[in-house]
Amino acid sequence: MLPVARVCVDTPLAHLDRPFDYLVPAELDVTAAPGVRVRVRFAGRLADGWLLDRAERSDHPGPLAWLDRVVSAEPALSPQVAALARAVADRCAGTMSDVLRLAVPPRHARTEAEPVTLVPTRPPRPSTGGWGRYPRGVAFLDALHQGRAAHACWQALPGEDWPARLAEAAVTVAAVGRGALLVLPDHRDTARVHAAVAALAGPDAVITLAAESGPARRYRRWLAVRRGAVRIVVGTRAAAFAPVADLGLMVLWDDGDDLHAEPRAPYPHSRLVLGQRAVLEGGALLVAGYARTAETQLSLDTGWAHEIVATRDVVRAAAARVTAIGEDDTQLARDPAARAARLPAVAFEAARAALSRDRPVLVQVPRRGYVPSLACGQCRAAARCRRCAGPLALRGAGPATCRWCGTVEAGYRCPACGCDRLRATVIGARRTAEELGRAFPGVPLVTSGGGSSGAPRSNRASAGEVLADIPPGRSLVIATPGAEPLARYGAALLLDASALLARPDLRAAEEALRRWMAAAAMVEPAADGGRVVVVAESSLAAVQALVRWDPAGHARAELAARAELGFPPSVRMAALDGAPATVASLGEALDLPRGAALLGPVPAPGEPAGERERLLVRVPRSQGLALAGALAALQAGRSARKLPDPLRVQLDPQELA
DNA sequence: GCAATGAGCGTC
DNA sequence: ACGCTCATTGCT
Repeated sequence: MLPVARVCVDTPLAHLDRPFDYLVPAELDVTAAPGVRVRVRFAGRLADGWLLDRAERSDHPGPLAWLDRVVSAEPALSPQVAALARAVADRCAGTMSDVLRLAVPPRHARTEAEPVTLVPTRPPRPSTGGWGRYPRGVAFLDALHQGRAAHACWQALPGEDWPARLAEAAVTVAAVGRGALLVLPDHRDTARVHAAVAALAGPDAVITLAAESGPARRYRRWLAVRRGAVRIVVGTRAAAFAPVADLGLMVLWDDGDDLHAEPRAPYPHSRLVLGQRAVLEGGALLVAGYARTAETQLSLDTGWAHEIVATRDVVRAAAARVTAIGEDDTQLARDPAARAARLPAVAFEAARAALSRDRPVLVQVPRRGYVPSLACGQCRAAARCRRCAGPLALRGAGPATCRWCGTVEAGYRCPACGCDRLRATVIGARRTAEELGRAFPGVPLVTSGGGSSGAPRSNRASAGEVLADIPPGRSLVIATPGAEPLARYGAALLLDASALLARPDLRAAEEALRRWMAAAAMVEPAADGGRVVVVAESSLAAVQALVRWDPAGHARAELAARAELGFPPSVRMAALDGAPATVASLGEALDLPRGAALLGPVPAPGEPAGERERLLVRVPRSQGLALAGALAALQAGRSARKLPDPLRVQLDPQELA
């Protein structure tokens, strides 16, 4: 065979992020195939690596070293996943070996020795009836059946059995002998979709990839996918890299959930991974959810994807009646216990009516946690810097200061209503379950999620305290966002909603609407008496979008607003976090693309002031890849010069306060 | 003028 | 962390 092996060496050094050539000794000639794990002598010591390719000759001018060992003959890394890892690294200013560590689970030798007994099933094509409520839904499934690489964005109707719809799409693809990959934010959603596919195509037609199942089981399932034993794969964000053969469909459910953002370098989002895969491998892509993100809206505006949405009257028939009640003009319930719980009369009545119909009532409360920020004293719009549109915040006793560029704002005037007063907002003024329980004596009270405070990066409840479902009949269910037990509720009360909206985060409105819709979608239609009460100013755009159940309209307005302010996804941004001296020196070290603007430095989010700082770089979208290239070159220069203190580079960071 | 020694750098 | 290059130093 070809005498040279091209190897991706696992090294943390950014300037060595390229293949290295080795000679293949005769005894390894057969096993040294593309995709196998190898050990090589690298800079005097043995290092792990991936054999990417065999070649006739090397461009390396010096002598080549010999391949030390083939760790395993299993070609775990498929050519498609190798190309995907390279593309993701290039877009995130990261290294290929960092991406491969996210993409391929650790090897488990004993598991590798076991034979795979499954054979891929070819289920019959399912009915597309469930998609009939959406004008372009059936056409999308027809496109899947014909093997076309359609890109679509689907807004599920309230009450939709979306796991069943996604299962129908996946099985449609499996029915023509191709693969499907479904990526969901958490294990609960993954289990629901797994069950829906199994119900439609049998238990052997689908496999779930999840980190929590332990190394042996995890690797066994992953190998079954790699060896082509199963065509439909579901899982959380790491599954976006799953080596599904002949990928016909990729699905991303609820792309606004921050669990889709990888917390390890180089921080790729599932949306980016699947989007790159669609480009490289050519499968169909469906981005789906009740709500719609600005990023997804952009993919519609550019014509990359088309939308699958129900008509207005179908939406109206499916949705509960939504009432918004402002916090200030709240008319508190007359009932003394409800008054004590600060429950508005409208909310109290909606809950009472649902309970009298023997239906459960969902009460969504935000997670505890305090983030002081500033909003307009009158209309509650988030107060933003006039120079860079970053969020204003109070630092100590001083005047309002921009958290991005550090500009001190002396004479603030709200651009929306002209008011010159600012007010501090605080999230997490959570009413206790006991208080609400007293307002409805005799009604079973259950809580789900979010008991403790201090979630490091996600505001959802931690696992273990989340209830999957509840007993039938009347009950009062207090849940934090994402932890709502599965049920058909008679009413939902969304408390502290305005606090959720006033968070000093770019995505606060989008995120609030996403959470409200997830809860409101579990409520019966208005015709059956279903009611949703949201405690927030009805003039706010996100509240109106909930009342009218208009996720598309909100996403359009959100994207337009971000374009106006120069925020992602209308532009590309990079966050560079490091020690103050490191960040201060970046200006001259950076060779930035045209149209780049620097913001800051400011204190890095979640860090004590003065410890670590953040520099933001903003470029037009067309320069995104060039920006990533410039930042990769920056990191390469730093690692080549052996600079000790690390610099974190994050493209389009999820957290942009 | 040239060998011996050590720091620095690339890493196939 | 090995082994190479190149600069410095000290000796003939």
